[in-house]
Amino acid sequence: EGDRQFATTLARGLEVLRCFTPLEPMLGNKEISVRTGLPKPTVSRLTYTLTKLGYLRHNMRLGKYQLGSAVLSIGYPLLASMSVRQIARPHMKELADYCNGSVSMGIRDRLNMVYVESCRSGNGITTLPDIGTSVPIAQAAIGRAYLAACTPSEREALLNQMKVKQPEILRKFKPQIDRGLEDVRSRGFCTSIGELRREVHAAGVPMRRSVDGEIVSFNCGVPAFLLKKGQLEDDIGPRLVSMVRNIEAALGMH
DNA sequence: ATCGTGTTGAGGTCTCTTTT
DNA sequence: AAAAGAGACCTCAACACGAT
Repeated sequence: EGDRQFATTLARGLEVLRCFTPLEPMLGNKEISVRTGLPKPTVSRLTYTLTKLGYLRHNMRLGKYQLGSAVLSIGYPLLASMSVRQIARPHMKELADYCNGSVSMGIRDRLNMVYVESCRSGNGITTLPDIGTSVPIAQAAIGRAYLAACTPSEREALLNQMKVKQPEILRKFKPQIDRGLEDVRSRGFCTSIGELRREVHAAGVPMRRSVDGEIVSFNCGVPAFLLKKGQLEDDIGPRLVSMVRNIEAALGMH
C-alpha cells in the first residue's frame, strides 16, 4: 500500500501459486479467486500466464489447475546452495538413529518453518518428514526455537504478524512461545509436547549462522510411546543442543 | 431453463516517456 | 514545465459454456 517499488501484479501471481497445498493440490479459478480475494478475471489471466510459463498445469477433465514443474525448478537452487545441509546430515542421522525418531532442519517462510533437510531412524517407526514440508512457528518446537534466536525486533515483528493473521493460534500458544524463549536461553533447547501432532514429542534448537545471519533451526521428534519419562528433557534435548554445536564447529572449518 | 464457472471486451486509473 | 501519448494493469459487465 503506497509502496511505489512494489510490483503488485507479480505479488498476485505468486499469491496464486501459494494457494496450492498438499491438501488442496488442484484448484479452479473460482477457488483461487476466493482464497486470494482477487477478482475472477484477474485470476483467469494470472492462471493463463502461469500456465504458459510452466508454473501451473491445467487439467482439462477437471477444469482445474495444479502446480507445474517450473515451481520445483525455481525452488531447488535454494536447497542446492545450502551447504549446511550436507554438513549437518550425518550428525542429524546419528541423532535420529539414537532416539528412534526424526531430525529435521528448517528455515522460516512467513509464519511457518520449512524443512530443508530431514533424517529418520533406520527402523522407520516415524514417517520421514519431507523436504518442503512446512509447520506453523507457534505450534512447533522448531519454530519456537527459531523465535528464541531472533533479535527482539524480529521477534516482535513476527508476533505482530501472528496477532493479525492467526490470533486464535497465538492466544493458545503464547505461553509455550514465552516458555520456549526462556528454555532456549537457559538450557539451549525448547520442547513441544504433542502440540503439533498429538503423538509426537519434540525438542527444538536454533542456530544463527554467523556468515549471513540467517537462522536455521533443528528439531528432533520422537513418538510419544517410545519416550521414557523425562527423556526428552534430560537426554534428547541436550543431545540436540550438542549436535547443533557440533554442526556449528564443522561449519567453522569451512 | 438455470446455475456455477470461466473468458472477453471496454473503460478507467496510474505512471512513465515524449513532445511542445 | 506542462501537455499529450503510451503502456500496464485493474475491474465491471456481458457473454459463453457445460452440468444439473
